[in-house]
Amino acid sequence: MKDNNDMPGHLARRFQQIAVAVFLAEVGEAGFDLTPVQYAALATIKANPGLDQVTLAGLIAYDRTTITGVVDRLVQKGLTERRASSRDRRARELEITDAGRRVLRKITPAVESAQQIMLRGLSTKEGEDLMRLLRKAIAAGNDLSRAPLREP
Amino acid sequence: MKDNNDMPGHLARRFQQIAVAVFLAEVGEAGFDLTPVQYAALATIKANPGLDQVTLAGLIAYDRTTITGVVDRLVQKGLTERRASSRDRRARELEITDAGRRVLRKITPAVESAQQIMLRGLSTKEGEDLMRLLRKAIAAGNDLSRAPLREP
DNA sequence: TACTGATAGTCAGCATACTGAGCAATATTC
DNA sequence: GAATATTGCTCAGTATGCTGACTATCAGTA
Repeated sequence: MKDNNDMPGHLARRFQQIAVAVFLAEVGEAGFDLTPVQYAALATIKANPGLDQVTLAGLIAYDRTTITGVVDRLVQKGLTERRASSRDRRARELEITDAGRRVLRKITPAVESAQQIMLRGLSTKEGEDLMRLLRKAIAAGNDLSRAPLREP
Repeated sequence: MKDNNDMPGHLARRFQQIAVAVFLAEVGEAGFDLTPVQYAALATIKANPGLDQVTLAGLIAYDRTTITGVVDRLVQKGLTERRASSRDRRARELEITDAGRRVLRKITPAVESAQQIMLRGLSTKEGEDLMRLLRKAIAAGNDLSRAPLREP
């Protein structure tokens, strides 16, 4: 039988599992309570003030039904504001709060440290190769998931 | 700000997301209703008859609290039998059923096709490189998650 | 043998992620 | 302008995946 270690799907799952654990450990040690998903959403809201939820989901490739809960929790933590759009009453405009900006600024070292730790078994070149190959595979498979990346 | 595409954690999430979607699509088209997680568990039970849940979890790097539900569903679908161990009354011995064996046999082409599709943007060599780098990064980070791989 | 520690499994609770359905509002077409 | 299609969002349901707590059992030792 084919070994798990020859299955890219299994390797993907394992690497992601480790990536999340490392992120939570580093961020937790720095004294913050933010998941990788919440971090990406918050950073994207900061970079695109006033964007709506569907756009946010497209920019980070989250499912639109997932983003609802993520934003809920960011709002609950006081890091994001969600208000009805004036131009389109279906849409919710998202805005980062001052508290959100503070968290984002203070959390950055932990996030960057996490990205290094999850590659710690690889040389610099190997790490770059891995990211390049992942980007390439992801680009080719982008439309295969329900939540593809959508360029602005 | 650092782009998401420079974050191995984000790339890991995206690749896994696509891998799961491809797996479910291929397996679903073949007429089966089995998740990647359930597939790996079932294949591992078949290869290690009579193993207990903790051992199973270690072989595929699942958390022991996750494996409970996965085995529940395999039992519910009639693909696995779970019975108390005679030597250790805490443990549950797992056994694949004939139906499980049949499903595993028939599902293999779809699973292998899925593994190819999720690498379709890469050349053969690139695919091998990606898997090698993932294996290396995973090996170095194995103990960083709550559910590390445990060799038998 | 009684005590202590470790282990196997489960459970409650929370956070992703998806499917499929539905509602409200906007856009398009006739 | 009315009918139709599309879009933004939410919800119910299911499946991972984790934390932390708990029970039952086993193993080792005083």
